[in-house]
Amino acid sequence: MTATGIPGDGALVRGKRDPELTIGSDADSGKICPHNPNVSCASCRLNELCLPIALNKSEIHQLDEIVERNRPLKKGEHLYRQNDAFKSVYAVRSGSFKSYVLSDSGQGRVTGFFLPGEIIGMDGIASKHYSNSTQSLEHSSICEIPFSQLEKLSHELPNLQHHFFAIMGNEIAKDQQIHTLLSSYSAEERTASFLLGLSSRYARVSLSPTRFLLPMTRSDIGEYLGLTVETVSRILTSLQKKGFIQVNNREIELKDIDGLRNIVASCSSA
Amino acid sequence: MTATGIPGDGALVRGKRDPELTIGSDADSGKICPHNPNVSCASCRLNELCLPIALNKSEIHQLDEIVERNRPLKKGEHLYRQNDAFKSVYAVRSGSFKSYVLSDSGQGRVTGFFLPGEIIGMDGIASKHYSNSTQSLEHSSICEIPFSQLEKLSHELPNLQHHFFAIMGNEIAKDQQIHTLLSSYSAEERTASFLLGLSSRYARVSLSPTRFLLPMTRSDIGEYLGLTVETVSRILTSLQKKGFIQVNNREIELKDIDGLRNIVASCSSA
DNA sequence: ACAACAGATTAATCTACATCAACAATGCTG
DNA sequence: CAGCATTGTTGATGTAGATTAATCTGTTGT
Repeated sequence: MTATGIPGDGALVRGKRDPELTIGSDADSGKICPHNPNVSCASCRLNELCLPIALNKSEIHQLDEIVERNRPLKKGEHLYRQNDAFKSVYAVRSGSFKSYVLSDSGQGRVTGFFLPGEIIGMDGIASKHYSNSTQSLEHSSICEIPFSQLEKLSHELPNLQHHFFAIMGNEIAKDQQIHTLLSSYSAEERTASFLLGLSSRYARVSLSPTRFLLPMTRSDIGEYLGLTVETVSRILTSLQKKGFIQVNNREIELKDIDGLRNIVASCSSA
Repeated sequence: MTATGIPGDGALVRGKRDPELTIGSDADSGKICPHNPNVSCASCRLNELCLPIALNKSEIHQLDEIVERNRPLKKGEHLYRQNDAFKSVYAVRSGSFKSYVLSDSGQGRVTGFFLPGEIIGMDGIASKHYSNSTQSLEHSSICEIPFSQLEKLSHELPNLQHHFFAIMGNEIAKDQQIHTLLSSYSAEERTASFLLGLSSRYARVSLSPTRFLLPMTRSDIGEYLGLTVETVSRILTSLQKKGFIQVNNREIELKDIDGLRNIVASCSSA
């Protein structure tokens, strides 16, 4: 009764997926494989929103020189682990990642999710050690940018310095929004806000803002939002019953974005 | 029954305060007024932990050139308000500040506290607008660093660029710790962690890590930690009853730091 | 195709903290 | 220093979401 049939339903979930719903986690069409390690920044589809933004051609070329395009990571592989020596920041090229810390009990708390075009690892810059572990949520590929070289290049290219300050500033502003979210939003408000956040991040990489696959489990979402799995599940079902969204396992459709915005905006007003 | 008499009690609370407890909010001794706008970075008591760290003499001199030392702020004055155009970051010279955002209802949520030697305003770097309002909690003084000039100077001084990356990275790491705190700690764990955090920040500026005045209200603490005033008050009383701390209004004494650490460390283990 | 398992849902009960309410202490202000 | 506003404490009650537990669904490996 929860799972209402959507046309093309099964095909989306098993086997090869609707190409619009995922960022090429299976390179079924042999043409441009998004995991291809030989894409330069200049030709990368994400260069309008990743590090190269605001750089001119020759600058992008210099950046290209220091970027290491490693082999793709399988689902569940670690990019780095908590307390590893900090060496690089990473740009997601395809797929998705989660960062988490482990409590003494071994139970994890998720601190962030990363989608294509986003930068991972800046938490290690100050202490020279990563303060969390980061793991891929699906088959993913990554650009590694050794930080010492990024610093050196930033020194030579004011545009890059400016942009990297902006990227870090953005991370700080985003973290503070989450602080507010966690300290004052209800479970429903948190969940609505989370979905809207994903929506606009998917839109940024030219994917549908209203229809996407969640790369993470309910449990991941719960740990991230400070809720239990059960609550996340209940809230999703309830948002569906109210007609705001359509849920089918990992597949999400936002049917009333303004309605969701209202849920978030109404936080403790009155 | 809550307020146990501490020797020198009243004197601490009203009139001029124990010089060790506060960072010279009243320059009773005319010698070196901490609010004095004529202190250069080179002679500033905080230069080992503020922006000048890792700079050599001539570099500090160059930094000095761009720092604006404004008049001191009275208690409650705003440094900037949410949505103001971003122009500068600020270093706290004396006193303390809080950042907060307003919900639609007009009710605020505190996003951060700032003590001497700490940098304020980095949340505005990316969007070019401050994402929160920041207000002094007591008579305070500030160094204003126009960001465009800081960027230009960072470009010339690799040490400064490196250090500012580190300052921003530190802010990111700190914000993620708070994420974990808010998403999984109990009220008592949050409060203990908050007190320990203040303690080490006071230690950083050579003040007592075991005995200090809270510059903020219980309500500020509650908004910051995602708790109500009542809960904060109750937890403080209960920590006192258990012998971990001694509370007298804004005056706090940590009597069992290891005990407090245990409270925090024990988070959801077992 | 089937076993085995991780992930997701749903329901019943419990509890940490919020909410509501009254009051006490503190500190400004004229 | 009298009076009012702000801040802090304490107690009684309510509730959002945790906990516990059972069941269901989808995926993986053989």
